[in-house]
Amino acid sequence: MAEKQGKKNFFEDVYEVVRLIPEGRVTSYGAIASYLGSKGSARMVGWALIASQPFTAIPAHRVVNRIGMLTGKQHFEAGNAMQERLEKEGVKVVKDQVQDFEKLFWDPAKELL
DNA sequence: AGAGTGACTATGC
DNA sequence: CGCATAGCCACTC
Repeated sequence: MAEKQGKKNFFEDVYEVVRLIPEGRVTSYGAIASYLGSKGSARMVGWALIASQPFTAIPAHRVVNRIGMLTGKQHFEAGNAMQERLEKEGVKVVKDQVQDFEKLFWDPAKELL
């Protein structure tokens, strides 16, 4: 990242939403992107989360892809840091996949309104 | 300004 | 949702 300011608006929006995710709940990149108005930029959401790494206040571990898989765990500190954090919040994770993903799913567009 | 890239998603088999 | 493809948007060089 160039941290050159001026246009990290999208990133900040992502942070804001991610920060609102309740404990023990998860959401998908697409849901966040959709909530922000850029449905197609689900990838950008993930990218923004990479930039969010330094910001520990951002629960990036609560954001997974549409099938509930911890695809971004490789970008986390340790290999299983993401999973452990989730389990600590009551989210069961097996083989990088969130269990009961459908129930734990948190859609900002509907829950947040 | 063009090309490369990515923590994705939808669609098809 | 197993694997492969294509489309997607914002960002970086």
